[in-house]
Amino acid sequence: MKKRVTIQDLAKELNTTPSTISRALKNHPAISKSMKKKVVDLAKERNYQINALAAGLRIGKSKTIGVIVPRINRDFFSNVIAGVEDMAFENGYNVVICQTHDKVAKERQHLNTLISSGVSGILVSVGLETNNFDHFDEVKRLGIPLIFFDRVAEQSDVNKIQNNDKAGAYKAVVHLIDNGYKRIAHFAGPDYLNVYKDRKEGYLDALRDYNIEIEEELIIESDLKVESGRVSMKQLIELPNPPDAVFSASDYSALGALLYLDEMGIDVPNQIGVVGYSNENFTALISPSLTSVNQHGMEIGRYAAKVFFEEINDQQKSLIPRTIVLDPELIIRASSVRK
Amino acid sequence: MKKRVTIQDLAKELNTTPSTISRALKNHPAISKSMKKKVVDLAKERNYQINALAAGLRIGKSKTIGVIVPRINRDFFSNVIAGVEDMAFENGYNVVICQTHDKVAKERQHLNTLISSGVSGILVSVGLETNNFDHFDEVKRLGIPLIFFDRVAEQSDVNKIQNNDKAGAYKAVVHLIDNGYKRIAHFAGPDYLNVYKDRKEGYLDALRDYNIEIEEELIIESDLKVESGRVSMKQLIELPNPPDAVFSASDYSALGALLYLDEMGIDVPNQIGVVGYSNENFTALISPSLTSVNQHGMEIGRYAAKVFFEEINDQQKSLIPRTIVLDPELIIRASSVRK
DNA sequence: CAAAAAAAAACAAACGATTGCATAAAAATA
DNA sequence: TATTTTTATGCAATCGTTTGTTTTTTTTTG
Repeated sequence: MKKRVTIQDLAKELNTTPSTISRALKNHPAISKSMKKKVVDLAKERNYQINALAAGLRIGKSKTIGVIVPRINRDFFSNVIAGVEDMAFENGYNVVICQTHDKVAKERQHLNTLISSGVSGILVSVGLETNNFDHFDEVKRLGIPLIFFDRVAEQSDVNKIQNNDKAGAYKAVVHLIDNGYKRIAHFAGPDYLNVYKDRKEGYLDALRDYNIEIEEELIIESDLKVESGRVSMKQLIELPNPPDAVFSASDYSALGALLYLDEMGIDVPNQIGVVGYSNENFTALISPSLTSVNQHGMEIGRYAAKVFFEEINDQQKSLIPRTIVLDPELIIRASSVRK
Repeated sequence: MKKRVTIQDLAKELNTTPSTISRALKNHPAISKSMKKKVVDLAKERNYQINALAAGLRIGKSKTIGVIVPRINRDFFSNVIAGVEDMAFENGYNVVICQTHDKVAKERQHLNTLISSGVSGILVSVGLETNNFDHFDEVKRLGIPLIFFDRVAEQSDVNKIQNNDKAGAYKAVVHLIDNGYKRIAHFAGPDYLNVYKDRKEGYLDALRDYNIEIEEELIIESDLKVESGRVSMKQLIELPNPPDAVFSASDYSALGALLYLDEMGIDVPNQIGVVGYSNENFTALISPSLTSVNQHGMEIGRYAAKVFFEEINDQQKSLIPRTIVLDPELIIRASSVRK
């Protein structure tokens, strides 16, 4: 059990000073080629690892990006994280992943820890519970770049990377109409979350544009979990005049619908068409496979990281907060195309 | 944009010294009750956040546990992480999550970063590619507690938290036998990973114990992805004498098998029974639902963290490396019970 | 070849929290 | 009241890097 080798160990061994070692390792112009080579070689030989705590303390922050998401086991979020990791790696930064399980308290806690550990920036998708954004004030006050993605804060003076959920929903519903479905129901999420509000609006817009009557009884709000999808589907097919398609704001509730329809022996897509949202992995794996809306998680992550790097590279701090909106893509599968 | 408040700011304001502030905040016995109250109150008022970099540098490490997993979007791993997070939080530690995407290079990189950032311990499940464990030597040399879980290193002198994969596989196969299946195939993973080797052995043991002949042509090794499951299943049913059941070492390849069988119009479970492994979320959601083996990810995470805390609390460093083995549980669903 | 200019390396002071040791203040004892 | 003991606080060094400034060495130039 040996102590870790430091910059001073290397300095001693080469009869020079820590400052020279430090600069040599950073390829500083004031260091001669020959010295650089000696230093780099020795560092490799001794397996030198920079002490990030010391470096971070000195320069006031660490080369780290904090990412806060509701849960890491959703395909969308894990794709976002992968995107952030890519960009971070390219720029020599590390990523700290935090999950809140949709709890505000956890969100607060992670935020404090990230501040405390001197992250250079914070990317966050807020939890279902979060409807107050005071805890983000401290981050902004300290001048730490803050970027929201997907589920964003209702504040104007922050950077946001969003999906055009309205457009995604619109595409999905138009696709159903194009495939001959006439009465299209909607599984909606809580209205106070931007993503669900927008998806519902996209649905309504599509119906209006195609002169289809909007029927309130075909719009069911829930928590969009599998079980809710099942319950909602049951409710729908027991109507005197049931719908012939469902556009669900979540793949999970769409799955619930599929399971219920299967149990009832109702044929999907021929009797009822179903479209989900988020393009979770399982949508391609089930039978019938589920048409869904791909939100390009990876891209969102890359954009969020990109905005972060732009922020820190801007010396004048003159950047005004931006909102970037990405267009989602409809992935057509078996559940919505009549045979 | 204000500077963050430090311990010296607080000291100045209370006409005392940083050392007193530091001790007061840590509830050190040498500080008077009155002083503690003043300090704690002011710290709260000024929203003081400890500078983890400075503290970490001073004491030589940070109150952080690093967790390295192949991927965070697997239910098993995200459960493990949740378990670790629980225990860490209870003990005032933070968790840094790293994913390798099964690449050794990433494993190395994360390991270096964790060392560099002074984590107090490292919990790791190695990637599919990893068959050499040299990169962990440095961790041990530095005396950083290292705990392997699930996919563990073939070294004897490290802590390990494992599933009894052999027992899990045995249970699964016996369950198939009990349900009247006679010729049971196996989708195996690479032999150099302990988990897959053990699952195969459990399979073989069960066949032996029940006097069922082992047929090499019924054992197919692959990367256990969905597509491989499909291909392997095709291969099996094209045999002159195809099997009537499959025990897959992964839920994903089991799913591939189910999809192929569905396409072929072969009835599961009546014609062919299928059992998977890991109890991924989707196993309960597909039709027919997939019998699988639950590995208690949460518990594994908690145990791994527990072993870590025991390590750091042991002053004499007298602890000998331990191996903890948990018994997995068979979750019986539709895919393996004839109607 | 001496003086000036350029290049390379050394010096030293941070960054903020922690902690062993010294000291001051308060309390207890003689 | 003087002295010892206890309790509370202050002092100062330290962790390993970074970086502005100074010094030394080398190179260039008249």
